[in-house]
Amino acid sequence: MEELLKFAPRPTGAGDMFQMLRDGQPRTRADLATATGQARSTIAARIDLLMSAGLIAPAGEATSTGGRPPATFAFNPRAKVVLAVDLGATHARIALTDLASQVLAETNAPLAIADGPRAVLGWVVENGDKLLATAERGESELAGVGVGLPGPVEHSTGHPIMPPIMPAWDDVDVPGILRRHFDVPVLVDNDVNIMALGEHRAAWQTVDNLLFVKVATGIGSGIIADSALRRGAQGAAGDLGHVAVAGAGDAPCRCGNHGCLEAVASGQAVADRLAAQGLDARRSADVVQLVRSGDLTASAAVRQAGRDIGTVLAACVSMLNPSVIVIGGILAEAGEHLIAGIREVVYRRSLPLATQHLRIVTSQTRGEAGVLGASAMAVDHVLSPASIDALI
Amino acid sequence: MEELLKFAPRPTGAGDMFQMLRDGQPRTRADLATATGQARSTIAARIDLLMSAGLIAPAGEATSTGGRPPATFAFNPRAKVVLAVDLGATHARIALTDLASQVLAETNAPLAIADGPRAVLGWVVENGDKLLATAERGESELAGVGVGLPGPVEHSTGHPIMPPIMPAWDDVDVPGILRRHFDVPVLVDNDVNIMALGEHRAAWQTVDNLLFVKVATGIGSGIIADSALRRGAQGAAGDLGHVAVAGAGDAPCRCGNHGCLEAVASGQAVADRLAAQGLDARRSADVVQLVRSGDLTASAAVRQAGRDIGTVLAACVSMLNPSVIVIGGILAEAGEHLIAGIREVVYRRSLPLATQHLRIVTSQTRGEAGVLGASAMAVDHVLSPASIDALI
DNA sequence: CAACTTTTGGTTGACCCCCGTCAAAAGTGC
DNA sequence: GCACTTTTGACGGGGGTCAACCAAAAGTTG
Repeated sequence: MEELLKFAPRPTGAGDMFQMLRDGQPRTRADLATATGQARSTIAARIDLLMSAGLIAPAGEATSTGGRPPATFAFNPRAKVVLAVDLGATHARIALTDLASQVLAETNAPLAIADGPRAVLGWVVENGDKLLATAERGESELAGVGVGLPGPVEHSTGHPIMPPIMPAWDDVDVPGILRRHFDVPVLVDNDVNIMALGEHRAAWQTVDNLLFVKVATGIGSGIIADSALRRGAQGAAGDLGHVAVAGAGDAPCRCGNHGCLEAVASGQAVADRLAAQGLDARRSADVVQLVRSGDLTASAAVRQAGRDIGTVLAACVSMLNPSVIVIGGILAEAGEHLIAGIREVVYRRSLPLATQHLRIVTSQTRGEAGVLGASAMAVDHVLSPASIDALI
Repeated sequence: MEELLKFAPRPTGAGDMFQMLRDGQPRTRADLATATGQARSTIAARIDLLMSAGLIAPAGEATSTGGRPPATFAFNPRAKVVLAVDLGATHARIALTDLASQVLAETNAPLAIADGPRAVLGWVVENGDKLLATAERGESELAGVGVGLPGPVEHSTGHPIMPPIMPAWDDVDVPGILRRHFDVPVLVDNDVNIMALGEHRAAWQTVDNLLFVKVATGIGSGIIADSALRRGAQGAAGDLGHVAVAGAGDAPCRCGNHGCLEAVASGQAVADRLAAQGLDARRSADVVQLVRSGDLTASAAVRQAGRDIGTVLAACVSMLNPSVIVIGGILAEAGEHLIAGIREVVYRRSLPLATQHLRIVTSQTRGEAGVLGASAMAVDHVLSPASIDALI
């Protein structure tokens, strides 16, 4: 089958070559020529173009292999900046990052999403400007904005659709509003989706199939299949929270159904159960506190939540066959109890072919998955081959 | 965000233009020029190229809009043929189709996959040649071969991996073997995956997210997300059969676990249950027969199987958020009982956002989804932009 | 029915991009 | 210091694309 593809004369712009350099590693002209199949002279021209745009920079000379040592070039992530916004139900985080998603400045504050688009996006604009100022970057250096919202979002338009916990945001033109102030591309997605993206970009770039599970007040997941986020028909894919759990009672859920995973194993559900046993646990954070202080009842409850989540994840493993499952959200910070419960069930319930190379790990981004993902989403758009070619 | 993309100078080959014509509709040169943004002279040159390759043909004149009536051109599916092979556990089907997946000649016969690659692929070669002869097509007209196998397949290499019901096929180089005789690209995939592809191409081309579920002796599914098959890390995605069913007992399953969907709701499981009640049902086909003959016990059992499948599908709807679920396999041919049971549970268990536009339908390909998908898989490869450009 | 309008179809020359080649530059090894 | 290796930038040729022009075909209008 490859004989047909061997010499396909498909012209590639400078943007395609640039993608190879996105990883930050320095490369010589010869490296790029052999990798892209194009002539060295063509590569040289593209290098000049990208250099003058500031997107790449000389990275010294490589060691000689007997002749003149080649000059190397590497991606210059400091050429531009993007704003990464992670809006939760009651908390907002906004970061200014470079094009490698390195955080340059950051703010976070309690902020109720229920205050509505006007107030919240106003806060975003205000603090975005502040971050640009503290990082001493002009508005002309801003290349894009990425936003995560706690509800379903139609990614192509950036409009939330029927979001349960933020009804005032239904069908609001978030990109349009933000573009009134920041005249750059604005990308919007579900908060769990951007966390999946962040974790993937930050720690699992070489893995093509990843499932990110957030266990906090609620439970949700983001699906990366064949290296891209999969959002489903209405942007509602990955909704783990309202899957029924086999053999875990039928606790009523806020969605109106019974026996949903979220009603059984979310941080809130665990807290409620512990509170009923007389412990001082009102929210997810209290559960984490109790576990960390060595409370055995709390540890056992978290482990049981892990088992319940594992029951649902076992089904997801069979369906999606990921290489990695990343467990994030506040409840994942309560030691190894949650993930132990998850592993226990998943490895028992799933078929060998699906589990033999499956890793189940905790988030490695320490709560920054959201902003990292929002940043990555914006950067991906801004540095896409088409955008680069248009930018010259 | 579109301002950056507006005039992206991304050169496109003849193959890209050709993709627009794949739908079979006739188009004028002007249509193609405005659609691709290229000059009419460029389009004219490409038309000539594709015409001389036989891939497109004149399709008469369109009606004049006041001036000279334009000539139209349309995809010529008869330019080449592909072999589509659908191998089941005990049955094989092989078809010769044109580039629009129209069947030109077809053979099917009982054939045990367990006889091993040598015997089975020998049969494929032999009957492939026969079909070419009956359709009066030379070997030079064969453009590709698509094969579906009843087990997990690493699609990139075409090698089955750890297939439970065909152990002799593990890591066999199926494309290599077939290419020894047919010197054309050979694409291989799981049988349920190609059924999903076939159903998508034949009936749901405009839908981006589709889940195809096969209910026969076993239960499996194929996932189409963002318009492409998603196979997971080991090609094992879509394995519905061994998901645990909430609240449906814990019947032992051949996979070694308990309570798997396949052990509860597959055609075999239903047959076994009916047999235990004294009915003459040894295989899935017998169940269908009983239902068609009006047996109420059998109907009820099929409907209950539908409910059990629905329980698992509800979770899949939450995770994948498809627009369409297609139910295929022999048990779907037993009237509306199966799908009624499925609908009953899915629409009750899933969230409104995911179900408001969800359609659950039976297969519209009358058992031909497999060969149609195998054909589509091969055609997609052969007519990809890169392949077309290479072919000139 | 003839002239005009409209639209398509084909051709040509200019331009741009990409590729090969070549000589100069910069190091290495003897 | 010299021969050899490798990289680098420059130059000319070739292929493809575009814009423009002209011719042809059909419909419109008087």
